[in-house]
Amino acid sequence: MTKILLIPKRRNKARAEVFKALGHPARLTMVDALRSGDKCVCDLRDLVDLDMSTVSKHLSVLKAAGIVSGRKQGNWVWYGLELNCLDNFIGCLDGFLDSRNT
Amino acid sequence: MTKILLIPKRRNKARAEVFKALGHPARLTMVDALRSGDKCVCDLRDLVDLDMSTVSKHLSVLKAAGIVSGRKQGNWVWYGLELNCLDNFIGCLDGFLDSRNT
DNA sequence: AAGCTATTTGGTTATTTTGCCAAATAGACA
DNA sequence: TGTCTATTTGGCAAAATAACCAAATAGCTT
Repeated sequence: MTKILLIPKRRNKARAEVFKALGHPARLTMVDALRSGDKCVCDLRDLVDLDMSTVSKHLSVLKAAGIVSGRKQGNWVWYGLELNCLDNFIGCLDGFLDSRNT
Repeated sequence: MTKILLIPKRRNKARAEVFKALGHPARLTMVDALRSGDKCVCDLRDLVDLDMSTVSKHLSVLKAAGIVSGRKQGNWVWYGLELNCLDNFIGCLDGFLDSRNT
């Protein structure tokens, strides 16, 4: 019989939502790009080869999870990274992936 | 015009697959529990209130992503965490979630 | 106001995911 | 061998997701 400390359901769900939002290649690509500074949607769109409307919807998923934020300036909307925990983790994750070939 | 450094598609996809696997409340609960040591499937099953077969399938998703591994011992299968990058990130993530209410 | 640009929203379809039940597998033990 | 027990696999229905196109919105600029 193992003793298990469990986190509140709500917290767990909030965590999972963040992971889930990052769990799509296009979204992860965009988030990754935002690590080096804010970008407008048009920049992000060029990164992932998808319809503009699709990009916009992906961004709204990231926004809903709190990972990014967007502010309008003139005709453009600039997106920026709100979640600043990613650098360490992605670095560690890459090491992990390297170690298991890939 | 912003200069953007982009990672290889394959690597990005591998990263996203890990995030995706973690992006489900039941799977995240189980992974979280595994942070404190190996557990048998029956332990994990009690944590998330799901059918045994569903739990098993979630575990196979985590295994496919390399996040956990399972070894059989007698009648039980013991699962353990392979991805050790989570402690820092989840700690940081919780701080982030705290700061945005939740 | 009209027209242009960047972005978002609505709607539809195809695909994927989730969760259950039932059945299969594998190991322990009588 | 037969019968437990723990786990996985197959199959199905319901729900969620992803992508596109078309249309709407919002802010220039003339």
